[in-house]
Amino acid sequence: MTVRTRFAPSPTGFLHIGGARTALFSWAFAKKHAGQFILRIEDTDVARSTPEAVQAILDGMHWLGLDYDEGPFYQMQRMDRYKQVIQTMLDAGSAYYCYSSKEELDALREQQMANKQKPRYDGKWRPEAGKVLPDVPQDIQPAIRFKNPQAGVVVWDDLVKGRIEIANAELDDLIIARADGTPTYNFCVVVDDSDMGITQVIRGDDHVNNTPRQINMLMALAAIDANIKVPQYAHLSMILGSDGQKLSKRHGAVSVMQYDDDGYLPEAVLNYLARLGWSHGDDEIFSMQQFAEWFDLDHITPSAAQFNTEKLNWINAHYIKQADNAYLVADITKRLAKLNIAVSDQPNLSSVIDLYKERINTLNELAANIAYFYQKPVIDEVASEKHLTADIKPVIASLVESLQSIDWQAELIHQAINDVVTQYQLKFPKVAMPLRVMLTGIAQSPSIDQVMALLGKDEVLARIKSAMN
RNA sequence: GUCCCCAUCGUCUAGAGGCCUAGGACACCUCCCUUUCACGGAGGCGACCCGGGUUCGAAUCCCGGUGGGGACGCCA
Repeated sequence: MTVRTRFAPSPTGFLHIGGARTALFSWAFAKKHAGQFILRIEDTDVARSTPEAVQAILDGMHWLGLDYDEGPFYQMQRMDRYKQVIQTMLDAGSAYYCYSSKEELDALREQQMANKQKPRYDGKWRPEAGKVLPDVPQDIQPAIRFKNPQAGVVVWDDLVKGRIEIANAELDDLIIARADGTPTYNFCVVVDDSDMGITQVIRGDDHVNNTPRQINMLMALAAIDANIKVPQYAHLSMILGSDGQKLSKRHGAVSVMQYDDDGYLPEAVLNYLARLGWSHGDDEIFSMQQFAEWFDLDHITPSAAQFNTEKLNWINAHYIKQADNAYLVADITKRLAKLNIAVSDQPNLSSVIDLYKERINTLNELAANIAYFYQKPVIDEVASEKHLTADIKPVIASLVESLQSIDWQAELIHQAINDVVTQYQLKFPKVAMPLRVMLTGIAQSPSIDQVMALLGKDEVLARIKSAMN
């Protein structure tokens, strides 16, 4: 049987890091088994679903390069199918109309909570042999409930967590269609996973409690239609924020696109996410192709993982070092533009990037660090006070003299500095540091002769002149 | 409250009863490289939640506790 997995987000917000990992693992599982990965948009909550969110999810998937073989399917476009299935369930007696009003249900729930009981539907409208149902109220549009078995247990072998067993007595009759006729999540999932031939449902941990209900519905459906099969389930634990707290909109949950804005490479985010809750021995850095070959559900940790920006930074730094300069040039040009800095031909951007790409963690850092090549630096006061001392100015003046007449190459610049250093009986940094401050604005930079070579003679002399005054 | 899940260095993890004196990675510290800061290289610090049991032998299996998390919607 061909493996078919799916990622099924609800379009009520952006694609966040947890969703991205779920998608990644589903994707990898399908790739590993030469199967298909399907994208399904679960938009039955009409009030909260938005086209913007759909787009945001699509953008996130695209940025990460998580390509899908089928879809996106939209549940709202499958209404006829859901209604058809509901009708068969109604006909078969595995679903029934419930006329309890929302107010009535709310009151019931409140009372149960007050009594320290698990809130659940009381089965008022559940048909039972020999039971007399209340009179149907005329002013209430009924919802439709699934008639969940009351005895026995639901058991499944979770591919991540192992055997899970939940008693039917813990479950109540869930609503599968609202009063307005729209079907609800748990029901649509069941129909879709079945219709789409999903073999492994890989999803977040928060769905564990939905699973027995879904299995029960699938079994009820299977009794009507022999083609219906129960998929396997794999529940992924959640990703916690760096403080160990649950990620929420208020609390650290950001769109994967934010990582793009913040200067992370998609391959770095992917590699980081792959290692969060999954492992392949001691391997830390690997390509997505490698990941797809290695991926298995057996090596997924069942416990929650805490997000760690330092490690993401380290991985990102690695991928920046590996990155192709043509790509970096295009990317950094855009990032500099956002800082209102136009890249000119003069210091060649690719050369500038070569000077810096091994020293930084993010693309934003890279852009910020090289900004001084394309605009006058702002001189850091602390650095200036420390290094631009009065006694060094004659030395710099003397250096300027010799710089004026040399061929503008790093080695010759280095030689010129060395000569001045010798002449004044100083140490190299004594001259290099003030130069750094005058040319870059700060006290840290790559080797100063290389910086000067790239900056160009005119610009170097102009900056020194301006800083000397 | 009820049900479900989880538990190895600060963090991500390796670990399928003896290969464990618990390995790797990030972070941190030290040293080396050095023209400052990084990069890189070499070292170091640092963990099996607790208590019982099973066994010749437990990080690994079982039970209990504790702690953390999740679910309990006409949300998904």
